Amino acid sequence: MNQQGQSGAAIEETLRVVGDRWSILLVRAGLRGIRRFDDFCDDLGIARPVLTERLRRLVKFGIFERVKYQDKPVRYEYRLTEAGLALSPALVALVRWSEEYSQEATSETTLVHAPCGTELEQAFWCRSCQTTFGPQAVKGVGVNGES
Amino acid sequence: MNQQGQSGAAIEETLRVVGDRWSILLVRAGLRGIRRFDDFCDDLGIARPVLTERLRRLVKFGIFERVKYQDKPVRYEYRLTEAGLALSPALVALVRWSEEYSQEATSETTLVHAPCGTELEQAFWCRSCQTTFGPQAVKGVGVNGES
DNA sequence: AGACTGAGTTCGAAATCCGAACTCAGTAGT
DNA sequence: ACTACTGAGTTCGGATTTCGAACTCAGTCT
Repeated sequence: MNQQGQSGAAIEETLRVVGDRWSILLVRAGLRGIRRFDDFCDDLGIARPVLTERLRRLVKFGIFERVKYQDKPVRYEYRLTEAGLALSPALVALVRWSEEYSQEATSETTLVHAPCGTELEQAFWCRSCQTTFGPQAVKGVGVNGES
Repeated sequence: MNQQGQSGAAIEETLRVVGDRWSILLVRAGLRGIRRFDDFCDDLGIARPVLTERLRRLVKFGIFERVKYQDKPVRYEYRLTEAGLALSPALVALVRWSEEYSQEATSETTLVHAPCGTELEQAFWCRSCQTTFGPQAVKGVGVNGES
């Protein structure tokens, strides 16, 4: 479907999983502690059939897991896996971006450092320079950026 | 459309802009130096009408800008704005995630620290603790996580 | 004139999305 | 035993979005 050569196949595939309007929101809801079908539904306002399909896909790709939490009427809930949790950097980056560049910034401290409760800061870390830095210093490889 | 209270309105709006299968890919292509309509088209394999609509929206939200680069036959190209560039942390986070959790990881070093050329590391930085840490130590606020 | 380039538009067919109503198993109340 | 309720879905028809392929339109090249 595309001729990107070798690089970037992975992110393409990833975006085919989480690159729709709902999946990231579902992960965020998961981080906020939501687990039950109806709660996802009410919280996000997503249509039920879409939620069904989306959760199934996220489970299939190991981002959520479907866990039985009750037997009498057998009932399942959805929990973030380790892989799902690992999406939080991307989420934080998006939240940060929203807060900085969106007009409706309602900055509410969505995510914090668990040990101390302080709001997150995000940065890049360069192993060889031993420094953190912002997105300005990032570039693609093999690309000579000019104007 | 949803009852999320106050928090998270911003990211919702953001995802309505970049939360589809193509927008992030377009930003990535932009970072890789792609600027022309046909090049986006060939590179991503996106359908032309969709590309038209998507670019228009990204321009409208200040992520790309439409720049005339030639007069004779008047011709435009699309460049990332500062806001667009600022999406790179999210992008890097996704690339990192892809590389770690996707089966088809073709790890090719997509983004580097401009000054030194070293591959990016990503982390959170906690102002009060003065430490960097990974996603395991992140939690949502107002959520008492248990099993 | 005829072929080519680059940025789009137009088209009809196919896939997705939506809200609303329904299912199905078990529980609680009367 | 009858009714109402809960929670996790499924089924429905209609609206929206996506797709590939072909077309437009201005200007250039040969």
